[in-house]
Amino acid sequence: MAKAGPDKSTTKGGSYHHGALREALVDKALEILASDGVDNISLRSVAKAVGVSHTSTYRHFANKDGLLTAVATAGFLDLAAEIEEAYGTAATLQEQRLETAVAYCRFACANPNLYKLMFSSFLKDKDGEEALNNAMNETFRRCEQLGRQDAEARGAGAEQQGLAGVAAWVVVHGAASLAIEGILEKAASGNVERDRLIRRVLQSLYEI
Amino acid sequence: MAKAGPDKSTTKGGSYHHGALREALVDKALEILASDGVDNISLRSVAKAVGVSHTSTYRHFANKDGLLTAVATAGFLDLAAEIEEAYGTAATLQEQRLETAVAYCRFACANPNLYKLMFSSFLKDKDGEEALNNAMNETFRRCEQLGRQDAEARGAGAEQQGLAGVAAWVVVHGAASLAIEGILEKAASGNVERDRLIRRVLQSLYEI
DNA sequence: CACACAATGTTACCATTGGCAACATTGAAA
DNA sequence: TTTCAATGTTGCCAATGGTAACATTGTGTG
Repeated sequence: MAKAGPDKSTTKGGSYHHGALREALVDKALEILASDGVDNISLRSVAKAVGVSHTSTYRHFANKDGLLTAVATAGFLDLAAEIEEAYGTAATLQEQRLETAVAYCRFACANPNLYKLMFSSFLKDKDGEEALNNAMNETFRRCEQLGRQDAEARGAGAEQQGLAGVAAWVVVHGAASLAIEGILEKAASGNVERDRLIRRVLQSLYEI
Repeated sequence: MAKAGPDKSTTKGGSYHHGALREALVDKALEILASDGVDNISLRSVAKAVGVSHTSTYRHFANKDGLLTAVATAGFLDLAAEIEEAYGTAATLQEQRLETAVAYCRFACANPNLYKLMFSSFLKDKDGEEALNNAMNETFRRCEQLGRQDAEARGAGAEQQGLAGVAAWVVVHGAASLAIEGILEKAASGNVERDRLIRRVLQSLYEI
């Protein structure tokens, strides 16, 4: 994820300057987040895993929240990409709505700790972090648009379309959150795989 | 909230034994959580506010998570009570569905930090904490039931009813989460008060 | 009533963590 | 070549969660 820089850490054995430390920190933080959970992420653990002193992080992030915000931003960009891919492979509006929502939930289930971090970072620096806001908008724009279009196709007015756009957020976030917690399985009767279960719940919401 | 014990702290000036420390700690934690946010809750700050050494908390909770779990449990019980009240004052099934959902969102908006803590405690000791599980079930039972009943009224089969029950969770949690973050307002056109906005979004979800 | 004891609370004490300040190293511009 | 801004390091500090040993108190039992 987000591997773009030259990664000079491999060019020379003990080079004092890392070269792409910021990205390396974000990547390692993503790893640690996925494996050890959000409670076990510390500036020191991330820095140590990268092989750098923990205070070097302050050359790239204002504080720990800054690092976590960058991690969340990377997550939103990844999620947005997966949504767009699902959108691209669907044909009809109904399919697009369902498949983007499924992709959203699939991402959340595949990266539960990251997803929770992403959503918990929502309001922290709400108006302060430009990159985070952009990534968020990028992520939800498609969901909202599909919700609006669906309302429009049903002949709803402008206000109803706006509400339907928000409702699309509501559905995907709610479904993803419950899916992560394993509540869908708990509520299901038989042994249904999660992916299929998510589809059914979403369909039940979209078709009624 | 949860004020039931004798509160012996007022009976004698400097009594060594508090008498109802556990409840006092939970209550103070609720206060601090509401005013200072979840990041500013520490065992020490809570204990200090109660006027007790921070290690005394370990006589009543296994660790910090134990205290937070108790706080979350208290939150779920409060929420369940408000849902039941809303349920009691509604007449038709549709009204019950809407009003319980509105009550749910109103609680989340009135106690945003608590609500986030409640939901973040979901999976921590999922199978370990009996009280938390009971409070959770108490909270969501009504929502799920109303979702099922609505599906039944529409002539859906047993499986569809189960999915509709889960879908009810999805909707209320999603709506509450976005309402807390102020996303509903952001997506709305005019200057609509939040309570009214939540109603409309929920109606748009329930009626389509 | 005396006394043992379990329950509850307190005082050291420790490792970890986020963060600051001062210093070290390096690449690049002048 | 020299200078300097960028980047990374060590030393340090306060706050925090947690453990261990000790202090206090209510309570049941002889």
